[in-house]
Amino acid sequence: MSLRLHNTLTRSVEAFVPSAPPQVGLYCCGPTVYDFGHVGNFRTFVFADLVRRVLAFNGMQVTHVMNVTDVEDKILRRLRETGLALRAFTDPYIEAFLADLDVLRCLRPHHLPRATDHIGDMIRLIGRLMERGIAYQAADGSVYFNIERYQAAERWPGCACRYGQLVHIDPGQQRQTGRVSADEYDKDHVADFALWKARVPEDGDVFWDSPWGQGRPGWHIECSAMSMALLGDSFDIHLGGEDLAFPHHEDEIAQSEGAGGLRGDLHGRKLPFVRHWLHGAHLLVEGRKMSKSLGNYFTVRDLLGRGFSGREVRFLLLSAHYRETFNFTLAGLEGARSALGRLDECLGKLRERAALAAGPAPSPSPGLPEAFKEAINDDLNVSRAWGAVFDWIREQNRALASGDLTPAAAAAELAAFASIDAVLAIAPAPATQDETPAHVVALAAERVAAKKARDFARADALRAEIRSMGWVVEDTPSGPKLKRA
RNA sequence: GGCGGGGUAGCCAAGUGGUAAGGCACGGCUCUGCAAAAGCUGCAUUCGUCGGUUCGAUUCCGACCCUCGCCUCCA
Repeated sequence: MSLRLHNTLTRSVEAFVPSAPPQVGLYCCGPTVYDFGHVGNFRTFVFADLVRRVLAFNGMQVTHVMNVTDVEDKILRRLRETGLALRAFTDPYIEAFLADLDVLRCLRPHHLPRATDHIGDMIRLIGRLMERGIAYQAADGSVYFNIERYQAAERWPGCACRYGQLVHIDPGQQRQTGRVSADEYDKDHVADFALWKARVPEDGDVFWDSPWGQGRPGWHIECSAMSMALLGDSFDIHLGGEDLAFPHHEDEIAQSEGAGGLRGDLHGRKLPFVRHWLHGAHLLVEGRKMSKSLGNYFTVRDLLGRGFSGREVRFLLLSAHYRETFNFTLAGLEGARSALGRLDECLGKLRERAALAAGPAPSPSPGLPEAFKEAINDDLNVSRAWGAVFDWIREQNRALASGDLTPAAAAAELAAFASIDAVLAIAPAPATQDETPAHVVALAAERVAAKKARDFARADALRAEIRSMGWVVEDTPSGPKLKRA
């Protein structure tokens, strides 16, 4: 089955075909670096990593771009509180973010553009919108996007110029929420959004020069400018959390298509800004929306501090479909540990068996990869994909237990697993090969002697002692086996 | 009010117009001195409720109940 993905634009699962195969441009809205990311943020980033790996699994060459929002209200507030300069404050959080990505085995994006490195592109884009008359400078000096003018702009062939194409919203029918009425902006219409925010004293020394005076960019413009700068005016996939669909992504479309792209040739070529939109659902923690007051707010580091591994967190985050709200729990992490233990046990036994194989590396056994691909290509049905993996584990264990598995067959199965692990990235870490300490080995040998002498009390005491040192002894037909507890 | 997700065993979670994957937990058996690991095996007559269509619905349609999210800067 070829790859099919849900597209928010059409609200349906469609075949995904790159505009210029095998190249695929993938843009993912990244972190705002004012704090450590939480599991909810990382659900989306692991989802992005999965998409990227699945594209590659299907033979595509992906250019993965993830922006880093490093200028924004919360950041500016923290700068005032800490007295730090912008980069001095944001750099450590960017480092922390990358470290967390590594821990969760996410491949690093090929490009991680920072908003503050692309102010020029943003100004250029805003300039085009001004030229076209769908942006205006208000009395407060800020520049806003004029949704009404944009909607009326069908004079540009190829531009849908329809606000609300992503979330099916009628801009005139928006409810006046508390957040809106509290707005003190000088906009013509409440739905208009800021492209450029005029400098105010609270911004300190965070400002840039522009044709509209000193100030800083609005939030949405950075993603429009950076994605088009790195992937072209029209690209294949844009992805983010479901909350970003509106207004963030809707506004990105309006800005990008309204401007005709960063180069300005989008309309002439009748291309959309983004062909395929993907949105990941949020997660609940222990059945509730994550909040600091409920005590269910976890950063990746919090979970590591509780003794869980990034691998376990990754497994749990990848256990449910990306478009479903997922209930992330500590009990779920314990379950992930058990499930991964079974995988490790099976892979370990297969490796022992495969080590006896001679000759060249065999080609992968086809069963698992076929079942896996069938599932994962169906709009990333990870649940079904895991079903295939665990069915495979049972088959291998059965073959191993019956002694039917030849070393060559074991090697072929390991190769099969490796091929799908290019997507899952869940294999145990390449054995940190910490040799079993000599004194533990000595105790195990002593236990063998005690067993031979049928002194089982002594044997059990030795097992307990080994256990207290962090090792587990398992008796196998070929003698005792020592494993990390 | 508008738009959009959900409600499947103790928990997590797939799925289909033809009689319910997988994981965790739990029980039995085999193996073992005992364990561990592994294997075998048991574990939803039932898929929120009520109607309708159908030979047949958890799956399609309608109504209702419950729940969650978005509606201006939150992944």
